[in-house]
Amino acid sequence: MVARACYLPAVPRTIDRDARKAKLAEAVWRIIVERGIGAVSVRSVAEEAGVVVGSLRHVFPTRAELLEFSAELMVARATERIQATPLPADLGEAAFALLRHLMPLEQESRAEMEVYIALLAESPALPRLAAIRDEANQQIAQLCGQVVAALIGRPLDDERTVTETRRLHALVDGLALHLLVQPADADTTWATDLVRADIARLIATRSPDSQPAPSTD
Amino acid sequence: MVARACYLPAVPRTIDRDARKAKLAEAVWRIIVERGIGAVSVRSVAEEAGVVVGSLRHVFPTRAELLEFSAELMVARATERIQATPLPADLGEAAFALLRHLMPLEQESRAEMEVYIALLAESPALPRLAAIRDEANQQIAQLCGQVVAALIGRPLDDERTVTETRRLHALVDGLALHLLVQPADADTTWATDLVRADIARLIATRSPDSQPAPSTD
DNA sequence: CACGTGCTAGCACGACTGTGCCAGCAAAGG
DNA sequence: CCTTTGCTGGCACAGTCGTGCTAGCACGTG
Repeated sequence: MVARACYLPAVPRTIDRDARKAKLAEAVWRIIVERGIGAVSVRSVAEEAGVVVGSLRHVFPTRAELLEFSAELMVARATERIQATPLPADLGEAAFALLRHLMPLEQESRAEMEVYIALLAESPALPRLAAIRDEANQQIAQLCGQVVAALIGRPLDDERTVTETRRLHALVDGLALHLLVQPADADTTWATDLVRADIARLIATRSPDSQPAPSTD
Repeated sequence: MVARACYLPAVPRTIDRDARKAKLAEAVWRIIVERGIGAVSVRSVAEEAGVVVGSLRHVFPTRAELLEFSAELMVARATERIQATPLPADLGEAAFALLRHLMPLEQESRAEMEVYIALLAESPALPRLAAIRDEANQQIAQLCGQVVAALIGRPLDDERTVTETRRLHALVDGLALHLLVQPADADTTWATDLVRADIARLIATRSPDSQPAPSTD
């Protein structure tokens, strides 16, 4: 992951490699969103990022590495955005604050979702992408699990927690899909209302004698 | 659509155009499933279908037409399979019999789902695909609507019907997504159980004075 | 200053792409 | 029989693809 600091001895290193990689990954995202995964080539990405192909290939020697890093960075960005969510004191509001990040409600998360779909579509060709997809999926499932456990006041490994987690995860991902295929500027309250309703339903079935702490970070 | 019978006068017409088109579309599906949308080219499809490029292009002059027809046929196949579903007398069982076709539980519906994802990923490049995607989506939404209306015994335009339809649609599509990203031979009962549970929940809230007829065809 | 290295810019190659075009074939109509 | 027509098989072209390779530039370090 890091392996950068051990290079200190004597090197020019003018540019910030990580910033460059991020810039290229973002160019990949833009092309996926605007022109589809089929339009992603080393040349189109280099042009979109404003660098020449040689520079791109200095950082990503092969196209596969470029795509894999782009997918990984997308997952990382989403993860850190969720972890940085300020949690309201109210349990239901805290749950919603977390879950709303799993749906394409803003332009940024819309792009992430679109990249995720492209990742699905290309995973037969680039098997590494399947692993990244699974990792992203598992992280979302874990988040849903913690939210559900906190809402219904039962442990993570409780049978009902597991079932409700799967249901909530499916609901959120299904809504995400439907939000993605509607115009970006269309109304989204119908989806957020459904999530809020499900949160309320889960709270309503809360075990009376349960630990009050959410502990969903 | 048809415009075939008006050709009677005098033509050889040795092959069945529609069968040929279907064979090519199925080749497209296989390549999407096995190698990803990026591997779909006129040459790869022709080889997969066992014809030469010239023959493919005699039926589909351009690659876009090939992809659009493949997507349309996928939607049509799914639609006719659902319409051909025998409906059990029991309301809940009938609902499940319909809804199970919306999830990739068998190899065939798995392929359809995979094609649908590829369709999503490529729709920025081929705008016609976006229309097909919307049409498929609307058909599924309609089916969910009829199922929900029958289950809760309220009219289609009832407010609660609309809300529950959206929820059921999201649940089913989310489960479909999760079933797709798990191995084809993995257990699927967890997903079908969730659908059955939701059907039971909807029936439980059924209005007491409602028309008993499902009328979901 | 000169040296070494990170980086850029670009050429070159072979493979592959979609599509235009045409020669040849088999079969149905006259 | 011959002609017409649907279809096959394939060549060709221009463009794009990923990637190997190299010459030159800019800059941190000695």
